[in-house]
Amino acid sequence: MAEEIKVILPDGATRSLPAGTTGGELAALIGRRLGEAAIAVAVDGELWDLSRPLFAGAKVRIVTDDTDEGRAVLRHSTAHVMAQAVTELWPGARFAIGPPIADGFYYDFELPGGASFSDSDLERIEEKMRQIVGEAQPFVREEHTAEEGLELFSDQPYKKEVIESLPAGEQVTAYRNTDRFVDLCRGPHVPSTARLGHFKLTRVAGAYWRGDEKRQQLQRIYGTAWESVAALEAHLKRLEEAEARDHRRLGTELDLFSFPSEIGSGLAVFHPKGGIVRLAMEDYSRARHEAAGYEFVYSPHISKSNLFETSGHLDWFADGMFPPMELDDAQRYYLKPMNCPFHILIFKSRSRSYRELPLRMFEFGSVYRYEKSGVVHGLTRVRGMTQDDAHIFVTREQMPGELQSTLAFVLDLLRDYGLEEFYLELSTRPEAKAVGSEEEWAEATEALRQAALAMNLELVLDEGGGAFYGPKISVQAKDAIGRTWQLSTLQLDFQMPQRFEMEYVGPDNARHRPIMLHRALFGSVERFFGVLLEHYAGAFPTWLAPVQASVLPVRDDHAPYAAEVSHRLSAVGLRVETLQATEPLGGRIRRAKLEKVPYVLVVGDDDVAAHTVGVNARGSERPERGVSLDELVAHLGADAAPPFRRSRPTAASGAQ
RNA sequence: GCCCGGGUAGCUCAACGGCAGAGCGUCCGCCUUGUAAGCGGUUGAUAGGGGUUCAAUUCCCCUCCCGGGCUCCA
Repeated sequence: MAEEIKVILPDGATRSLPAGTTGGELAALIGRRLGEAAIAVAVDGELWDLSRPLFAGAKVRIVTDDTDEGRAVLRHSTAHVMAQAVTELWPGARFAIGPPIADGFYYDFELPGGASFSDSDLERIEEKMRQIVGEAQPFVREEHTAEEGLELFSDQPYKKEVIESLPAGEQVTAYRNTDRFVDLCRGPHVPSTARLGHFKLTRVAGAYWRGDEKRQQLQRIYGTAWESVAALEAHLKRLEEAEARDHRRLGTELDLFSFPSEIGSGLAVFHPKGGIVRLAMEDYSRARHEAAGYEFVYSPHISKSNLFETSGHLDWFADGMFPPMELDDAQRYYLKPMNCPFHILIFKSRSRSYRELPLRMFEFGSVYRYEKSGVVHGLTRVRGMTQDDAHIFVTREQMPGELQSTLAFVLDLLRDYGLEEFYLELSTRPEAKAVGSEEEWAEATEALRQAALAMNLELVLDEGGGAFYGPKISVQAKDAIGRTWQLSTLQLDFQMPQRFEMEYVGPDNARHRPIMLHRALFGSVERFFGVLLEHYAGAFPTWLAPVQASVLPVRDDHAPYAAEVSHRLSAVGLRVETLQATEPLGGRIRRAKLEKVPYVLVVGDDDVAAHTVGVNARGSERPERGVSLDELVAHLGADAAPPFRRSRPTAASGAQ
């Protein structure tokens, strides 16, 4: 009789097995299908290869290939196969790291003679990979001492560096695929390359060794890999969908905005259709801010250098600023990267009483930032943008309440723009560098935490992630296809009030320093515009849509009635266009639909006679004939109203 | 900034180193139309600069602009 061991399964049951039984064998014993789907085994929470023998008392969980954990294993193994393919195609290639990432994997290489990959190489590499998969090479785990590892990878400097960075005395592991390829790796891996095959190499890129731009730049290849053809295809489909709602593409298709190269990188112009959307966005924001007790200020785009010396921007933000303009008297002027110093000067324009606080100054402020040329991206990363910026000056006692009401206001407003799902991130004191006392930080961080908790949302801690001048909360929003965007930030600032020696007179008739809160909801109007455009895939809700209704007379002689319909709708505030009968109805409907107009209204003989309209609403299956004009005007008038007039009788319940 | 790829008409895309083309759009006619493409015509482009060549959209260099990426750490 062979010796027996007992292992514990996830449901708490124990199972007796012959000593030496591996995770893979256990999976097959539990069930044939589980045995086939198994890709690794979690032993006491640690992922193991299926081929490793289990030990007595182990808590064992079989990991299948259709889970995130399982896919990470097969992606990691696919990365090894890619590395083998590359080393066979480019003898002497050095390889660095090749981890699984969300939806795929990458591997970094340094090719002999400083060569680099081009897109056309991907096909060759894929072909080689398929060959390796076809060979059903086993992944064999080996354990070595660090010294043996250094010897084994003597011609692989990146691997050696990894080994040298490990704690002294630690064992290293390697995985061998036949005698042609061995890679330093923690594992685990699939038992054989035959388990792989549903992959696609997606792009080549440069990447710095260990992400450090001072170090060697390597050649990175990204790929994706899945447990089945169906899963791979579903993934590629999702990518297509995301591409179809890319705001840069929709911006061109819907004639909303563009980036004329004559102007410069990262500098957008909004066309009339985009302009009206933006106007609607901004008007609503203004109305809500006004109702919430904000005051409106305006400030110029440029300033003498001394302002940014006082604010500290030239010390810690100079890299993000455009170079200065030199004037005749050797005075230097800068484009402003932030609005705060200007608002502070408004605060300081006269003495302030505690009775004026909280003082909330709002501005759609244009700022300019010198983003590195490689990072500008559509509307989401630009060099010139408009922040929906406000600075709130409060007493220390007012801070907790103001934070909470501001956060409530922010979330309420974002919901009005149609975003539904959020989580919050709290960034705390960076240990290395921070101004202000420990007590100040603790108090402010706690106030932020309490405000966040009051929102009943998931709160993620970003330990040490705050700026040196204060902690912050950022609002992360999920869009219609599940992507998260960092939007609003609420930032406390201990630095500026000090640097500018801001003061107010308290009830004790003594001078006190106010606390300053920076906050933006959209982040920038441009970026938020892009986020909403992607969120709605171009189909803005009626109140934001550039054209809210298109009126289509069937024949020329219906034009007078079409004009009446148009006038009635305009009178209740709708943006209406009329497509005259210069081409057949089908073509005009198609054009209006492609422009994602919420209501396409067709009027013909029946409608003229009965004072009705044919309504083809966006998203509905069938058009509705014979809707009375009065009814239509009432319905569309309500649908086109901004959210707070519609659903919020106590409009601005936000900040008190 | 750095690596890879790219820039042809308003848009989407063609064109061995040898006359730069199509569809959509624009504009003009005709058609007079009931729920996602009527017909005909018209207009319109090689990002900018330099080089190689008898000849450059095509090959080389520079500038500008765009796209992907630049630690989810063996």
